Amino acid sequence: MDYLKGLNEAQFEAVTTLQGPLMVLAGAGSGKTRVLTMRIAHLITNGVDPFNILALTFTNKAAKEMKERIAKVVGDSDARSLWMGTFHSVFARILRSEAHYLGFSSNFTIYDAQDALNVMKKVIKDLSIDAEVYKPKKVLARISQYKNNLITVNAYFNNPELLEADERANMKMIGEIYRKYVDMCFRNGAMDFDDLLLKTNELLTRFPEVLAKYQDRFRYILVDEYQDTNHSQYLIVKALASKFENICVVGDDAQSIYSFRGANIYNILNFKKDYPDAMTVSLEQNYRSTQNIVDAANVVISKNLQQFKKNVFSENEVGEKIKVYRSLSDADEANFVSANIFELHNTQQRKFSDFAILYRTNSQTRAFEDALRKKNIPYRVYGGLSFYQRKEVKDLLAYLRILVNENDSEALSRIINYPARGIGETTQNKLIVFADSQNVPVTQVLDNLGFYAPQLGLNNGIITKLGDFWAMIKAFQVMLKTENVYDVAMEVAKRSGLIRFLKEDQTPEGISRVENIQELLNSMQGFIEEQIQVEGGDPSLSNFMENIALSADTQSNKDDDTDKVSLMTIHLSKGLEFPVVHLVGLEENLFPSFMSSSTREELEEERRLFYVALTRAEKQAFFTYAVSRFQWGKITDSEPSRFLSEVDSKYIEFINPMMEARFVNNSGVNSNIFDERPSEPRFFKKKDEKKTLERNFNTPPAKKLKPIATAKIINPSGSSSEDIEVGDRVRHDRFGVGEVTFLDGTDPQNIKAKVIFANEGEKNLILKFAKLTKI
DNA sequence: AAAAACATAATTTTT
DNA sequence: TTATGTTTTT
Repeated sequence: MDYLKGLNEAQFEAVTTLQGPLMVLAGAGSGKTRVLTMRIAHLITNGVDPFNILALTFTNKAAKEMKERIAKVVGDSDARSLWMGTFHSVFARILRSEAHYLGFSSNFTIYDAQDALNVMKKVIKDLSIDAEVYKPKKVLARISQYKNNLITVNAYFNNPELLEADERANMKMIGEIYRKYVDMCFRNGAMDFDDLLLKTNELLTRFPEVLAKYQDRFRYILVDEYQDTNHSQYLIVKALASKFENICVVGDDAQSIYSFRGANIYNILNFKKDYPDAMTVSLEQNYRSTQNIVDAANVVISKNLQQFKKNVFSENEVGEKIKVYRSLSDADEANFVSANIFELHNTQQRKFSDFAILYRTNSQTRAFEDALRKKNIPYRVYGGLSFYQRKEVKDLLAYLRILVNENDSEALSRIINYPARGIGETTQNKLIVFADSQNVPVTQVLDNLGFYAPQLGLNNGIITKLGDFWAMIKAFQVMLKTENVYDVAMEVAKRSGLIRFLKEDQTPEGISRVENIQELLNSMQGFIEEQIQVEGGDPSLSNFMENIALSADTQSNKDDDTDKVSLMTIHLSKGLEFPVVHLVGLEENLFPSFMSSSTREELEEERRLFYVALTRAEKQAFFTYAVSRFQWGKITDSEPSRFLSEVDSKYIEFINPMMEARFVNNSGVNSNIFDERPSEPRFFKKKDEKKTLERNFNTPPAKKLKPIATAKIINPSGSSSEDIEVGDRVRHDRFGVGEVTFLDGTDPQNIKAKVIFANEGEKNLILKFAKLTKI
């Protein structure tokens, strides 16, 4: 029992108490994952069949990591037969095998957010409802709430309070929309994310024999991140656990950051009420971070009213203070961070993979990508536009979806005329209207085109095109029976004309689209190999589709475990740790987000988010904020985040020297420090990133522009230059040859030139970026 | 029916 | 700024 060594008292108790309900309150960095994995290992060594263990996590990443760690202790084969995964993936799997109970086919499609949005748009259009009042996204969010609280369409209409509330909100059509949306999903043979949980609940409540089956199978249940479960998930767990009550939930109320999607913090706060005999173990020692970091995080989180009392502490070194950097712009902020990473990499022998840049919103990534690229620092962006959300990838996937589930009209409308094959909107509408009038699925019309053709009111040319298209799909389907996923997908990509169409576009974006298709095909091959190796693996197309529908964190699996800086949102960083963390964009209205600053509850969640971010750091943490940043196409001034002022000043240290002096004089943060806001447009503030970190940023504001006669061409790296003056003939990479007619600006870094090009006409260029060469 | 031109809305976080 | 949607042109 090697694995039990080195656990502290609380951890030992959490690992070895196998019977009965158990709640583990695990502070940040207290070895939660370790406890969970050891506990599972302990269950198995004590004779529990892995097949009877269900472990639920929140992200695929967490599931994967835990599985690997368990495999190290108990061996591959036992680890594999565990039921471990996200709520969504585990229950999707169960729903597939029990789908017939609910009138679904086992090959139902899983709709991601984008698919759901498309369906919703269609619903609103079909009902001739004003999409300005009923914004599809908003309506979808509302329906999502209902689903997560198990309010079905019928329940909705039977609930006067809800009806009234929606009526008051000027949303009285919500019910109708809800009904139609659910209906459309059903007819498409599709479930959205919320359905996976809702339908599981339905399955377990309506069919006692199914409930009994899974209760008996899952004799030991473990739930990670319990504070982030929503009502729907809570009920599933409760139902499954009610027979044996061997349920272990692990969580930290201070890290609850998903209430926006229905997470209910009371699930963890009320665990004791559900299971009066429950044992509680608190893990309070943080092994991850320095004392300074832990203490600073504690101070901030203590501002929240709603929480368990906990005493998280660290016995590690005190460590360095948190460094705060005030920047002038988003670009400046990014340059600081990349310069800082560069320096620490060189002076402290830190690997690039030791660094994380954490931000509140995905849109903040761009500046950092630019800055890191400039310094040739390798990085990887997590989340954001995931690979599988790219248009070209979704297009090819839509073809494959149709092969698995013909009724998926969402996929059908995506590809029926893409690449263009002369089946336009009018034709498609006629098809749909006709199918509806006959009360049959569109696919049935296509299946029997010869029979229906006379009634369709389409000319023979179009009928032939439709027939060809559908014959092609049918041929793919036949092929799928004998050939493997990769070969079929390759054939689809070729025969559909998708690749040919994409190859016509020789712009860099076009080329990368082709590469993405290639990448998707490669990942299929990888998938097949993986599934074949595993005993009981399933290399089918539907299994592949399910895997990608439920994983947002998939890039492409190649460039793994290399030495790269990690860029991600704070939400994504949960559960991870990094020696050095840069927490950026600490500004009011950005973090805390302007969308979440109105109520105390919302603000407390933002604060927990801050807590999560800071406690990712092991050794060093840096905070940065910008005095103004470029967003919505405009420069917006911003004030430092309130969270900055909530960190006790004894834990932090300003990097900008002037700031430090002022900060010490003023322990509050609303001092004049933050008042000096630049009033000049952005390009006056661009600066040379070669200067040292300590430079002071009170660059003299650029005054009124005066025309000037000569200027230097400065390339973006700030080096080599060449004199240029009005009248010179110059060459531009894209615009070709032209003549300089006007020069503008005083700051040598920001000269603008007016150039008349032979082919392109007059352009205003900023010399720094334009890369002109004199000829 | 397809492409191009034009207009306008949007950026919170994820399974 | 970008992404998306709508209208106009070919």
